Amino acid sequence: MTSSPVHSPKTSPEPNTKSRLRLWLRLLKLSSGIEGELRKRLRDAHGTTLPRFDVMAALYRYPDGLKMSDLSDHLKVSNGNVTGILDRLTEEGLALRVAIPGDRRAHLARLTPKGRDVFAGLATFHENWINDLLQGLSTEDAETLSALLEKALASQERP
Amino acid sequence: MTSSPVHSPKTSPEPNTKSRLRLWLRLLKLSSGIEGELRKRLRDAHGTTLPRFDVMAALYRYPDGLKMSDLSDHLKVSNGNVTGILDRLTEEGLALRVAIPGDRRAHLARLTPKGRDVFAGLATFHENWINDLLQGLSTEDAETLSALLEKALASQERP
DNA sequence: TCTTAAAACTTTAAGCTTGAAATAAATTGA
DNA sequence: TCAATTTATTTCAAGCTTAAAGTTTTAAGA
Repeated sequence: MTSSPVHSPKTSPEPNTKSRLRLWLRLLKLSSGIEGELRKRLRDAHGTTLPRFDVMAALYRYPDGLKMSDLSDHLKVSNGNVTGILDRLTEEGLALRVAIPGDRRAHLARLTPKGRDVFAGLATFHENWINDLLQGLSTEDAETLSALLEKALASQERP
Repeated sequence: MTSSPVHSPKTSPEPNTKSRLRLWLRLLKLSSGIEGELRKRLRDAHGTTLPRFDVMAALYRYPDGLKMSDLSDHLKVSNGNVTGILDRLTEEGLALRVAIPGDRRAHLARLTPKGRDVFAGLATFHENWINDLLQGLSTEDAETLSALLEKALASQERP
């Protein structure tokens, strides 16, 4: 006999629910804590924002550029959103839009050389910040946690 | 001899960094995935938003009301932010500001009876949604994950 | 008392975010 | 060909978010 309910749990509001809710609250607290700290550091020490960093990160991985729609798919944000962020990066001389020969509707978004330099610098800071902020976990803990998150994600992706 | 670096790791960029970075990316993906789904459901099925839900949740726990500043402390958002959200909840008849006898600067934010009803309904949906979205994890997995997150949070809170 | 400082909020400016509407270009099919 | 549809993107309105500036009220100190 196990400690979990064996008979129909209809009569009690399954305790699973509460334990998953608590899990969610912790997950949210940790990730928004880290996210807030990243925003703060990007702003205070580098005069930029997390959305700009995210767009630059995506473009950095595709040196030949990405169509606006691919960029928004990649980042899971709306089309209109990326338009605005790229406009601002462009004003700052960090990105630009390149025409596509065969198709006058679309453009490729791309980092400028300056954009690539700036991002490379930011990325190093970013990586160290994350490492800092997760120092509370041993490498082994980090691996365990990572694996469990992956498990949760897997079920997430095909509902 | 262990598998971890014993001598000075100066020469190689410690692999910890990479494993914690991967952890962070998964953490972020899972929590923003769930958060996005919650936003969508609150919007589509109940015509409300996550920030409104969060404010109502805080007020629900304090039936006598909360000062605006306590509310923003509680939610870890700025003062001005809460002002706007409470204004909208007030327009909808879900919340109100109550004068404090001794102090004409401050107000207590409070849910109206209608606000309490509405939130009670939302809370039930919310709890079930979370349970749904984390079905990929067994109760045991959820407990393990929860414990590891707590560990990470503990080191977070006193840097 | 009465000036100064602190506390509690609100307002503002700038940016992020979304979904919906609008625009423009390419493709399809009669 | 050319009308209708699809694709790619931008624009727009509304709301969220912050930091900084502004307002009003209270508290403290000379």
